[in-house]
Amino acid sequence: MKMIQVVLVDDHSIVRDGVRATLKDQKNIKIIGEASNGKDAVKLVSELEPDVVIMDIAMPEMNGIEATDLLTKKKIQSKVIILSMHDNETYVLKSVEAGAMGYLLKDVDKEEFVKAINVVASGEKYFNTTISTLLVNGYLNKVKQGELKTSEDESEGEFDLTKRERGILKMIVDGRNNREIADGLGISVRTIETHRANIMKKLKVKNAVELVKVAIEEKIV
Amino acid sequence: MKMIQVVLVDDHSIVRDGVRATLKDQKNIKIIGEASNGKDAVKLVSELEPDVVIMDIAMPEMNGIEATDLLTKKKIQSKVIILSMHDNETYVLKSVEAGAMGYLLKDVDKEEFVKAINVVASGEKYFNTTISTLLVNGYLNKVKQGELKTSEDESEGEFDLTKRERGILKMIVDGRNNREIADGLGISVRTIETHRANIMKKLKVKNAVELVKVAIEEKIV
DNA sequence: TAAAGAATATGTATTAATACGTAATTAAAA
DNA sequence: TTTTAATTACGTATTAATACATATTCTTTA
Repeated sequence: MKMIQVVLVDDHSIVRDGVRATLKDQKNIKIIGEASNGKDAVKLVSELEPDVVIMDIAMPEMNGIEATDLLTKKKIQSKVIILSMHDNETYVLKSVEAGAMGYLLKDVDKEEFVKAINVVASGEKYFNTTISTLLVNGYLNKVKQGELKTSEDESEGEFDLTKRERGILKMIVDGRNNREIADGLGISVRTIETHRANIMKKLKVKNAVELVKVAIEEKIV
Repeated sequence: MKMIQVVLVDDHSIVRDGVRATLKDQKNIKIIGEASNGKDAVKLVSELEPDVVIMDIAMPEMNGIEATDLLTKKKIQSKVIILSMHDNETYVLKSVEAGAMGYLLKDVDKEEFVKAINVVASGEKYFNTTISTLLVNGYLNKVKQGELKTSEDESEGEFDLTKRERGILKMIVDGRNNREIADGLGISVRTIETHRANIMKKLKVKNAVELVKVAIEEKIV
């Protein structure tokens, strides 16, 4: 069984002590170096090229996500597992964007920690079930807000426009002038102007530019 | 230890047999009913109100996501775990939106299956690490596409507009007429008209409506 | 320093758009 | 069937916008 070389990056020595204690009796995992900020981590990892880097996020000089990003950009082959107390979706997603292969919370149990290191060292991503719940809940929050927004947009989008008005507004937004719209509908240009004036009054705008912007923003058309 | 009552929903009896065999020696889990399509599932679950529903997605009459959605809407307290062969992000997200509390793939091992049922029965969501990776990869794909789109937008947004032209375009998009723009800049209305004509020529539009739309769509302003 | 690009401005002409107001006809709702 | 809402249209008046063209001055670049 191949020895997995690990570099440990955290600004709190207590955490580093804890991780060291956790891994000390793993036959195939060896901590070969430590750093306490992102900047030193990049330097150290570039030199040592460990298999796995255990990286905290919140650190002085350069945070763990930035350090991960830099390592990714320098094409260092070491695989980063973020070990963080930050349990929110944004940190997870930013980390994976930066190139992290795993994300664990600091309350992870020893067994899963070891498993994560082994999985990631083998080239697979590892995110435990807590992370799934984070991502799913984050998504549901977005949908909820999206739904609220959608309903608001729809109710605000009404604006008391008649069916005809709505149709004419659509053609205006298409970039057609009054002449073109009238010809298309087989009615008088004067009628189009009237509708146009009525629409602008209802939407409380003073010219075509504002009209188009409101129509698009409020999803009227 | 409370007995967890489970209803099993899958159109393939082989799968139902498999699940039954898997759970048969669990002291605290009991299958109290089975259905082979979404419609029957909703009816059965509404009557029996099990703690947990193991639900497939692809089924005749009504699929598992729709059935889950219906159960959620009827405020049935049973918690749904989706057991599916579909390993893509969309199904996961649609399931959780519909109210599912867990999502497992059909290759899940017995131990984890039992764990998921227990976790979900206790009111927590359960998604294993494979689902996490799915969600993360799905996000990365979106970012990748988003990045490509962004660069295209930015390069197309140039359009050879001078600094002055860009500033005037911004004010046009703000909804200000030529008079207002001229007064604000302390120059002639005739100059604004000239700039305006030049901008429209460069952007290949024929009126203000198209101008605004292009400016917004191409993120010029 | 010369050349090129950007900014400013004007002339001539046309019409499209906006504002304010009134009214008849048709369609939908009560 | 009556009432209400929507659609269609016009009169009067003003000006804002668009099109096409030319030219000077100022700023930046080579």
